Amino acid sequence: MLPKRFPEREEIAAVRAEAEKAEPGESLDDEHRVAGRVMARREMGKLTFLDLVDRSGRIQLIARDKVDLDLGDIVGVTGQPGRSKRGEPSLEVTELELLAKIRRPLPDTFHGVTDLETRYRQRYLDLLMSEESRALAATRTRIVQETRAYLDGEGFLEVETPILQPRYGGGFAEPFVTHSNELDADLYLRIADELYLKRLIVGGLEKVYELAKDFRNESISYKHSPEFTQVEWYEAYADYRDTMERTEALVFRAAEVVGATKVTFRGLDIDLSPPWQRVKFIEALESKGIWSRDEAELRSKLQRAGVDTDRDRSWAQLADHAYSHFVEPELIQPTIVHDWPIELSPFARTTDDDETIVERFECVVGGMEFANAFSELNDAEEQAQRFAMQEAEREAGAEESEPGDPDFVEALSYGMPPTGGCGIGIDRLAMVLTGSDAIRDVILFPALRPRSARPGDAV
RNA sequence: GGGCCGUUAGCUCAGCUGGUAGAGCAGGGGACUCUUAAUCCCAAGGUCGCAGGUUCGAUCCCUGCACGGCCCA
Repeated sequence: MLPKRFPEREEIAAVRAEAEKAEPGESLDDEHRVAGRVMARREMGKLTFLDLVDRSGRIQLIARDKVDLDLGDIVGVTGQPGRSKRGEPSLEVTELELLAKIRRPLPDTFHGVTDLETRYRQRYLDLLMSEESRALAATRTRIVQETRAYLDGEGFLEVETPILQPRYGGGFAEPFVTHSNELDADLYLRIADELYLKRLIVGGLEKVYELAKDFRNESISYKHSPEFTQVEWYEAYADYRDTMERTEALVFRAAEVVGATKVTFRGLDIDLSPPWQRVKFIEALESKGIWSRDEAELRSKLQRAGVDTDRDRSWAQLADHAYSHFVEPELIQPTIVHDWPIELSPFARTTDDDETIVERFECVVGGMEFANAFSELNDAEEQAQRFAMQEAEREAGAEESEPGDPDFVEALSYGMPPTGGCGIGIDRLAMVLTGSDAIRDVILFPALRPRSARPGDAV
């Protein structure tokens, strides 16, 4: 039976650093133990050169005894660091133990796995073949860590709220539906954390966040995944202007930590340094010549611009269509689009000087929204009216409009302090910070259609 | 939902005007005591995505389907 542990293991990168201290052809006396996967083998008579890879790096092994190994085997090695005669940092093997046997051939070790479908469906193959893929996964982890570290450091409490919800809400999206046998009730997988987190603000937790998955039962695209990770935070006694600064600070800090304050995303050069440019929603549409408060007029402007408006059933849908078609795609540098129409924003407070406009902003970069924030509506009666407004939208054919939530209105009726809240799509942030063109590249196991079994597949 | 492209050995890819499939790597056997995409020799490896159609004959042409990618809605 193969060993169940390999103690006193050091990272390959550390042992490699030791080996670099030696002169070519020299081996140091001290012994080190490393473990990993054999990714190359070069046999030269009785000498065997192996490349051993772990998460930290790669090192050449020099074995003087015959080794009975296949590429891809996982081994533990004891040996002396040194350099080969050609100067390659190496570990001169004194003992080599097989720890796990590969039972299928490794993919082409030079080209790796290039087939995208294989890389998504068998991510372990992509990872074990590609240092870049492992680095990408690690970078995403650091972005998540840094997001938490920032909010923790600012005094936020990380909380967990229900994923299975009797009502869904907090965004415009189709939910997944599931069923609880015990409760004998259909439940929705949450589309957002918003309404529960604000209940916690009512409850006096003051500064809370949740970094977890939401689920939206709709299209899949380069920027849409049916399950995606979002961080939402809510901060009592702050408004959307405070929240803008916080958003810039959080994103910039994460960018700094992963060395990505200036990035290339979808072929675009982007600088994430704050402050980001700010533009009002209405002014952005006006500059494209497609703003109107009149439904018929807005529709005709869109149609004249070549947009098919047949499926837009209300002014709100037309305005959203205009924004997403003409404004969002052209915002390349990070941009805060603020002061939105009330019809599109059921949870944001109105501005001081215009009750048809609300204190909301979205952040856009590379033509893609990645954050959405408000001065949170905290008046229960007004919230009820907003839900009613959404209900009217729904009756006009907007299936994704807010379904309303009387329990949430009741919570607000106990009084919620003025609050700024924001949600950032972590996957999209990771796309930008890692220069990944597609969301499935920053999700380890992206959603794909089930594949029927093929001959030769594992049973 | 629509358009275009792709699917050939475990992996990476060739495959001419339609004549019955090839290489490199990996895996098997052998040579080689400083290689690093090591090299050299030998043998083996195929449901050409699936199902129909056209044809004397289909990896190739046609239709449908599946999965993936890109673009559009």
